[in-house]
Amino acid sequence: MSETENSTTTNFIRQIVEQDLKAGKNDGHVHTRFPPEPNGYLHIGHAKSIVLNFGIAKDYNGQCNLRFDDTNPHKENIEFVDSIQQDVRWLGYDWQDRLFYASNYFQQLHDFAVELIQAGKAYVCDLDGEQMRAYRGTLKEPGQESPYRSRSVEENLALFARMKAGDFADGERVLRAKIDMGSPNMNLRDPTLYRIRHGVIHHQTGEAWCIYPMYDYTHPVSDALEGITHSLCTLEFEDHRPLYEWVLDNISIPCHPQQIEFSRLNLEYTVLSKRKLTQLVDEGFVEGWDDPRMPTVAGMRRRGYSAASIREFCLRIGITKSDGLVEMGMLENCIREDLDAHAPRRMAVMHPLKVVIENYPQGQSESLTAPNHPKDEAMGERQIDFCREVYIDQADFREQANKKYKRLVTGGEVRLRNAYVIKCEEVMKNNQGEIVELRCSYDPETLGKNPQGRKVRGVVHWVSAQHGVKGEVRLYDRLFNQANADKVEEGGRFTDNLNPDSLRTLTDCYFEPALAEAGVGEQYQFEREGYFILDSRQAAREALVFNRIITLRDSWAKIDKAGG
RNA sequence: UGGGGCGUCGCCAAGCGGUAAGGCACUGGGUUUUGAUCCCAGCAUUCGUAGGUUCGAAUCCUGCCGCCCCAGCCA
Repeated sequence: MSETENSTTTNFIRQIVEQDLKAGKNDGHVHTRFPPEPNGYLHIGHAKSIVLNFGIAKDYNGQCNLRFDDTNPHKENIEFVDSIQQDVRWLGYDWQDRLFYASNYFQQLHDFAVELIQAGKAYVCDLDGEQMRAYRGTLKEPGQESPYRSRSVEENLALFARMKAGDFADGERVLRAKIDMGSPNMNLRDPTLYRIRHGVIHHQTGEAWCIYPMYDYTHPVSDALEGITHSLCTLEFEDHRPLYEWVLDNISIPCHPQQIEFSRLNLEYTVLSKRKLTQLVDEGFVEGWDDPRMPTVAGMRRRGYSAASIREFCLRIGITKSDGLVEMGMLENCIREDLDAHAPRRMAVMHPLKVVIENYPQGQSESLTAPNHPKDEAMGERQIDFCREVYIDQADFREQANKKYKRLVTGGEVRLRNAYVIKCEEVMKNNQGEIVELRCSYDPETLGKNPQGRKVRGVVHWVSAQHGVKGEVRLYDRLFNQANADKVEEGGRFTDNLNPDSLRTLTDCYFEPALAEAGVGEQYQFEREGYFILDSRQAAREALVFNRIITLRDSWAKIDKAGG
């Protein structure tokens, strides 16, 4: 993390932390935590939370724990536990020896529950799910008290022990907090604290428990047990805060963390809910959690986004309580900024058009030197082979065009990037009238210098037909067609918004020889095309497969579209 | 009037009673062997809205409008 990240970042949460520090609260300590449930892969919304939590710990000399909120074994598994750790590390953060699981606290959670029962603040309820819903009331009407609410402490203790011992089936009993069925806050209408789950093997505790604590009960206790000072979560938990407080106020625990909520990230043209991402994976709309089109950390890594640019993005969007929809352009700018500075330049032709340079001797070739970066000399240079036959991109030739078209036209000149100026002498077509080859001449006096007395229209990239390496390129585009991908028509599904062209594969591409040695994780700029990275899943194969990370900014596209 | 939140430029976001930061996007112009990068310039007389308090209001008060969240034995 040596890059200069926005150090002036401030937000309302940091202000609270600073005030607390100034007031000497928590003995001057700051301790945060990132608490994912291992029921899916991390996405860029989690990255926002990670950057916030670990960033605050780092900037205020504090600590940040990684804690798995693993209270619902039904949806969780070890693959997710592993991927989350890998992704947090990849993003550049270190929890040192502070890796925890809510399940580490199952015994203590149980003991505190017994405390609540003894204090008459929790009871075992026999209502089933449907009945419970009916008793809960509605948003505008108060609920009714459960007929089991007034059980004696002794009976509750005995029943809870039997729940734990496995005497009851799933759903048969539940432990509830005794708070207020008439509360306007639904979360306070005697929320469930424990439920029964048989027949699932918890990835950490195996079959040791058949009762599992709910999030609302587990979270405050876990935070307090770990000495968390500031418990940061997203806005939808705002209504849960009174319950968070209630739990800590009613058990014998000295620590009392402060819960602070911020708005979750919404990004244009993608979805950021684990439920929907899971559907995309399970229903085969994408290759997997690490599909380069996914907004997951694993997907973005495979796509070629750097950890630094994702961090930068998270800092730029800020932390507030107002919900918004962030433009893709914001992310894309962060990606490009990083890539422009660090990616070595190369040449690749994706829609090849053969060019024969008639005045270049048959059988001859020469090695040209090209810088790896136009501004950063320290990045060195590489050799490129030039010969009589080269490929240029089909988009870089038009039989005729107006003055705005700065590429090759019949009878016109153009510079081959890092090489000579060529002139189009003749256009060869097949029986269908399609252009199949260009006959050109080159000016041997134009290597490293401009021709005298005439102006060359533009510069075009190329690859030697003899020396170039053939391979595949995968062009990725936005996953959804709608900026607000969550928004669906009546009766529709969010997958209706999927972009059918989010992946296009080009198999007839030519890469300059240096790219044959490309390694996993190395990002390149294919000049005039965009940024690319070797696909990490294809790397072991013979064929070269490059993923397009992102295009270059393209002001020509606008001009061309407007009619030149 | 169920409860809880949020409304500052197209997007994100500073601002915390003293007269609207910054970034992204966009629009001009310059440099350029990438139509990239870089550089320079422009881009909110106004802060959802209507009143009120004040010498002074995006900031304080009141009403109204709009949007988001909550009725899992999910997190």
